[in-house]
Amino acid sequence: MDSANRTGYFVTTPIYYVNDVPHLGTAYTTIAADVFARFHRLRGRNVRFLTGLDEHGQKIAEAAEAAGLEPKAFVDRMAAPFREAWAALDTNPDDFIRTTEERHQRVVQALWSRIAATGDIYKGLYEDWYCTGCEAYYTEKDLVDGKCPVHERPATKMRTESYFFRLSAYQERLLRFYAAQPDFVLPASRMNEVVRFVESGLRDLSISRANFRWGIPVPGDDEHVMYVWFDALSNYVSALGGEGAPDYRSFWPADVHLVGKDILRFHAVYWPAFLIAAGMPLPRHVFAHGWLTINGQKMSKSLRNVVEPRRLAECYGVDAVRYYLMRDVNFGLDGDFSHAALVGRINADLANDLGNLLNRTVALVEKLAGGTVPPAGEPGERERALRQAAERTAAQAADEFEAYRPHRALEAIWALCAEGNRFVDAAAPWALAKAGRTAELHSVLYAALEALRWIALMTLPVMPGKARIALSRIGDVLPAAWPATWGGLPSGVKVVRGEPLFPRIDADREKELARMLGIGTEGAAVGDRRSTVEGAPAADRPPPAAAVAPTADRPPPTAAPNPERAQRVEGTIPYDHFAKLELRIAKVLAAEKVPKADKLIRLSIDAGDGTPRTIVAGIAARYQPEQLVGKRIVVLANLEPRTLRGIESHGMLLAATHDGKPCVLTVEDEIPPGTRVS
RNA sequence: GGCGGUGUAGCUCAGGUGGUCAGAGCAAGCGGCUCAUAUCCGCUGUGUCAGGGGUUCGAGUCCCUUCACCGCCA
Repeated sequence: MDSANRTGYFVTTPIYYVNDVPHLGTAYTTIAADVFARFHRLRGRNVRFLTGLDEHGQKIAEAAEAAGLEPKAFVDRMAAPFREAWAALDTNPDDFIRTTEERHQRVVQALWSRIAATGDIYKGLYEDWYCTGCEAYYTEKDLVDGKCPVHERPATKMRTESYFFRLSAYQERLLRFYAAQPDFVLPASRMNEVVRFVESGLRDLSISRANFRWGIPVPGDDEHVMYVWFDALSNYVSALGGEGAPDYRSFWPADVHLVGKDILRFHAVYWPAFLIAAGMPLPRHVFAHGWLTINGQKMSKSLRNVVEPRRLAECYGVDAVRYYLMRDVNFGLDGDFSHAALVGRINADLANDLGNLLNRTVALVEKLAGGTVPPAGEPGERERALRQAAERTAAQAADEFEAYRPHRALEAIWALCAEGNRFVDAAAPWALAKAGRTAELHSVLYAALEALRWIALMTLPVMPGKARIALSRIGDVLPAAWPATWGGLPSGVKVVRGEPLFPRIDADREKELARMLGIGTEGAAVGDRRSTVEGAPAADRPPPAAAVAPTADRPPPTAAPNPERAQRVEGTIPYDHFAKLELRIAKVLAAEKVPKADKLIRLSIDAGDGTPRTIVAGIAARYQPEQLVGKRIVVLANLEPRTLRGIESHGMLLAATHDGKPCVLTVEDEIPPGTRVS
């Protein structure tokens, strides 16, 4: 880390796909970025922490239309939950960029023009596969043995115009860059993956589309809008005002782009190539963190195991949740979220170790030293040892934060908590008081308070709220800075006992919280009734990897795998839970029985996507396939895909089951496919 | 299929270049203290270090191999 070269520190999250909602995965990235931002601020650096939203693409235009809104009005509405969620998690970005903002578009167009001027953007032909039956395009990846997945007829290769970035010309330059900056991608294992990928050869990259309008126009060609990655990645520069702007000079190149491992390639290959083409400096690091599972399972709406970050914070306290995510997960590896582990961390680390140390120390000061911070006096052997431990810890924790190992930083800080507890035990201030050894008593209590001050300051990046409260209890004064000088705590200031900083969570409370969150302690929320919705039973597969193939849909450059979460609240649900269900009218184009399955019918439907989608529904008990063709049905369009009998189902239709036979909901009038149901 | 990774105490995991490396935290048991949120401190582990083979005076630590799981391969 060459932090000495510059005071600026620039950390980013990906811009999240606005058509999604904030979930535990994106919350994790955002919290981590906030932690690093706060850490470097404490270290005295000029920090810029950027997050934002990706608001372009065909999918959003369609969703807006389905919602009966102009795209801009639609994304404005969808953006609010993100801002609210990040605020609720106590994350404090310095900037929040949206790709629909003028400042972004201006810079991106300039960047495009600049690369185009070098000749590394050219207009070419983009090959798609067309199925006459579907009247739709597929990418090569969508095809099954070269045939349309719906009609199983051969698709024909069609060529459409697209602008390309000459990525193929950058292989050597990228490899040289990786060699010169081997810690560009962190963790190191990911760097190896990237190098091998680039070594295997690079193809030019299609970076525009002409089949939809909701995007940034290509300079000099109004027929085309920029395709996702050129638009989205550029946010890191556009938010600084573009090349030459004051913020750009202060903060570019970025110190770290935090990303989920699913979008590593775009940040570690495409983005550096764009920047090389534009003659701009390259980021210092791209850090790919892992994914979170829930109780060992992939996040899945169907499994009803998803967790809404805001509710989590409401139930457990935002600082506890932040601490847990940063402490329990090895940053860079996959991690698991579980209630039991969260409660374990809260009770063992936060309540018993830290909370109790604060509480007992302040109680001792009140009882034995008149309730004010005593004079430091002449430190004894024990106090000197505690001081050394604190100084060691501060150095080590700083190194760990610098190296993006927050879990190790916290581990080190908690070792100091244990040291503090041992110190109080060994020094036994109550015995000193009884013996009338006041000077020693004061020296001991002062050292204990000072250690607490250091601990609180070091945990400030992770638990800004509670750490600040802890500081105020022992009379420390802001502004805060990473601890450097032992003895900084002013004497004579009144201490405050207050309520326990982190109350223990006992068994009853744990059950109550689980109920509030709608998460069964023994998986009770899994696999319960779903009689009115047919088609996609409990799933355990992840959502489709973001952006694996440049299809007509805009892949979300989000950090984490999963989309939504469902809420099981007793009795009622708030409106916005309902609003997340994307129910649409769809027209059945084709239907056939799934071989070797009694109940399943495979449907090709027009759900207003522009291309047909395939869904599989368990409705053969009542229907023959041919009865269904032409019917207008209601589908849940934003359900994550699920493979049934080898067929990927993209959504589910609504049906009411009576006498064990599902009856499909249909619409009588000629409502256009894709119309939103609300 | 190609390349890479992981598999260590009940649980979660540490263990550069081979020789106190058989560990930490949690959980459990026992003891102590009593300032404290039934908290804190101390003590307690007969673990085939996934299985097999090999190199070596000596291997979780290197090599080969088998099994399981995972990642990347536009």
